[in-house]
Amino acid sequence: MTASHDMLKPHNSSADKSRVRLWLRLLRATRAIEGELRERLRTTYNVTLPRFDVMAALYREPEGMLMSQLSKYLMVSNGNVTGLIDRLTSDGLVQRTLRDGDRRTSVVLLTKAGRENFEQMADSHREWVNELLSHFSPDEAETLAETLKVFASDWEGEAR
Amino acid sequence: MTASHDMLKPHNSSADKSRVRLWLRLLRATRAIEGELRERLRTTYNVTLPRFDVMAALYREPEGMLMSQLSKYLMVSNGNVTGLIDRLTSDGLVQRTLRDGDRRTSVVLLTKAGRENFEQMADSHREWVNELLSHFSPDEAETLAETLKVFASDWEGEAR
DNA sequence: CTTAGATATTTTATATTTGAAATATTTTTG
DNA sequence: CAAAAATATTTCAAATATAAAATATCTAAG
Repeated sequence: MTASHDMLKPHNSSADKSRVRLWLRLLRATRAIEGELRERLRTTYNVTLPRFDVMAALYREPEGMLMSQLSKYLMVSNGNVTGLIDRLTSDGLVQRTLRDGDRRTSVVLLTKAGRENFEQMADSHREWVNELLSHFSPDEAETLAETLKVFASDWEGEAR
Repeated sequence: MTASHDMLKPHNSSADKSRVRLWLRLLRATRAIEGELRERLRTTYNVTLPRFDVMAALYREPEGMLMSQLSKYLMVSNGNVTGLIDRLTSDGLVQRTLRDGDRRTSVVLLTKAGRENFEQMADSHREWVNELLSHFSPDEAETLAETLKVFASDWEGEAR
């Protein structure tokens, strides 16, 4: 299934290594930033990163999202989303509604409290990301984002 | 602490957006690749991604690592490492030793079985990463890795 | 209509993860 | 030395996460 066969060359390890190195850097950079954002969200707003992610996803969709859409968009399992929404619901930040003719599905959306709560956090979040990525100029950021778009969308779910 | 003050401009949102967009792309790309690797490690070798990460870290250090070094290198909490090492130990892939004069510390290293196990997986892992990042030429990968190195190292622990 | 299959979500069992507190040990200070 | 501070790890409770199984509902074929 791979793009290259190894009949002529048993190992093309020089090419191999650069992509592996890129992957490790990508992973470490992302983890470092994610950890810093997690910490700041916790100390400043007493919210976990997964909760913030869910609220961010829902904020973009005023009509709400299906559980399965959330799961695909956030790239986490169905069961995970169930638990997160359960807890967010019991905190009054999110609600399930049964607007469809389809009783299997439930549309999830932010409550008024949830929207207001998220809007506060979103401002800080934007500032933090700008601070943490300040090594990139806006132009560099655009370029790099465009580069990453290409290959990320290969596995991404449509999410809407 | 931030590089810019907002006395003249209350919001510099155009610059803001490009970095946030970059962050979201970075996050989604990483999650997509991570998810694919997780899936392949599970179906092919019946191993979880966190376990693979621990073994990869230990493989690079034949002398072994302290729990705290592992924790810093992998950017996860101490308690997390304890649990992972507990389970890897009971599977015979890892062992704790008390080589120091310091009885607080325990040096963790791969067993023979652990090394052999990891070597098998590492080959596949390298191929998978190359496949998943095949959109990048080796040169592009080098360049991008260098770019990411700069800002990741701001928060990275030294790890050795 | 009725059953087989498809779809959406929840439940379950287990593993991972965090952050705080507890424990154990070493180092430093008076 | 003895007490205090620092360091390294484990324990603990709660939240997050996965994958598989169970449940509920819808759709389609006959």
